Amino acid sequence: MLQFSLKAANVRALPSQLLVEPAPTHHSPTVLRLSPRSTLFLEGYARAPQYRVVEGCVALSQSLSDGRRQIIDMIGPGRMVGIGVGERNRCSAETLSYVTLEAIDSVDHAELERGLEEMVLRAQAHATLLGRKTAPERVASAILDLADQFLRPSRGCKRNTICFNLHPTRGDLADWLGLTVETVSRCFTRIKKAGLIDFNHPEIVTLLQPATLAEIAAGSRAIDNTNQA
Amino acid sequence: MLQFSLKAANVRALPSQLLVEPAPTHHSPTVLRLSPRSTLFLEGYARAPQYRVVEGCVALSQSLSDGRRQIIDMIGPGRMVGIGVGERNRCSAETLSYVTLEAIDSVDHAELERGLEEMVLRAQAHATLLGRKTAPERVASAILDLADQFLRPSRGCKRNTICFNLHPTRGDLADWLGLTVETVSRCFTRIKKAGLIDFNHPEIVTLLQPATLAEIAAGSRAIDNTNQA
DNA sequence: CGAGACTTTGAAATCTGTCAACTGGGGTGG
DNA sequence: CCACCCCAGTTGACAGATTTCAAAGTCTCG
Repeated sequence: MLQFSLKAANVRALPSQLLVEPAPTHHSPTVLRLSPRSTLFLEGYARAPQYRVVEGCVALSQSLSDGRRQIIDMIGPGRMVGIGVGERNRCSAETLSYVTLEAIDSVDHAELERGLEEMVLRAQAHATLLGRKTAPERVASAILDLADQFLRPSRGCKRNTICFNLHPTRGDLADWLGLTVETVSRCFTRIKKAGLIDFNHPEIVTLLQPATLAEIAAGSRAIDNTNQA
Repeated sequence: MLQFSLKAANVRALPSQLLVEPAPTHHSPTVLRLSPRSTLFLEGYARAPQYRVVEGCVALSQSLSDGRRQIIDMIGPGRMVGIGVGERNRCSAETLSYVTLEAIDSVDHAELERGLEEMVLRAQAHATLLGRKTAPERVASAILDLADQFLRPSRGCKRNTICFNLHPTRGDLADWLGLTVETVSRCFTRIKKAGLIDFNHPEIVTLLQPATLAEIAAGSRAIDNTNQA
């Protein structure tokens, strides 16, 4: 759709943002800071450079010719981006929040293999989600996954509760979970009404009953709309 | 569901078959021959040994607690089994045909990484299939994938046509494609009636119009029931 | 205050799943 | 050798979950 020539450390944004400042150089590794909705690399283009996510959320996605989009993975702090994408990238990478990246120069075999194995395991678990879970189960799984990856920054709104920032929009979640925006929204309200999570602002979610949520995510329990517990 | 202790080179079958003969030793690598519906390793157990498929079809699958099953990947000749399964296997491996395996002793880094990347790429493509493709598109994709992996043995029933053995049953395909047996069957007959494939015995399929099938698989074209072309 | 993007909610449409019956081939046993 | 059984596959009718279409509400930002 757009002509693009991406080379290492030469990142461009798709919509209008292009925020690539080398950032204060404390030590050796090159650090990038990207604003939300920046494109790290595009499907079909020359192999992407490799980064490690320091902070924020990156989405990997594939698209069908008619525009249908599938988000393959959500990548949070600590994980690698740009591995397992094939020679000509088989997917695009887009930031869903302000993101801090660290360029990876030396690719340790052991580390690369761990990263690749993690990609495989996550992709396989996601395939099971997409192929066999119901909409509420998918949403419950997504909430727990994101909570796990993005817990740190804003945890503990109140004692005993887990509160975190949901970077992807409902639309992003839909593309990740193989659903539509409306279905995702409906599932969120159902889960909220069941007393399992809470949110006023749709991006800031509090986990009230993570254990029950996990049971639903695993398919071993249905949502009952009998609030409370 | 069953108590199992699988150790390297100690393979057991689930139903009743257990056919593990060391096979004629031409040279060094250990060769295994398994009958259909043998279990290579099970989800949740100690890390599986690694093999290369010489001939036949192996399915990797995950199961939800209530029995829902998702086949993650179909593995044919030349590919590796037992990589990217995590410490405690996150998936089971089952043979869908008579299978010849070659034990892998030396794990070359480059080779392992290629194998892992292939697993990632296939899993991601499959996630897009599961999340965003319609039933006919999924079945078309599956036929082409399997044709590509299993073409060799019985190719060329007639000149110009591609004919191959479809190892997975309709049920296996359903679990792979996130559908039901009935839907898979209906899609096969639709694709057959559209003149894109042919089969008398449900396991032996002839590709009549691979190009059209590819367009359908990619989502850039719908099935028209106006036979012929 | 208004524009636009995102979210939520409702009602109708549709694809796929569920249930059920029928078919055909392979294997077993008389 | 033939009858019978069993399982995979096919087909039809119906139900249900999710999508589609439509509209209103909310929040941010200029």
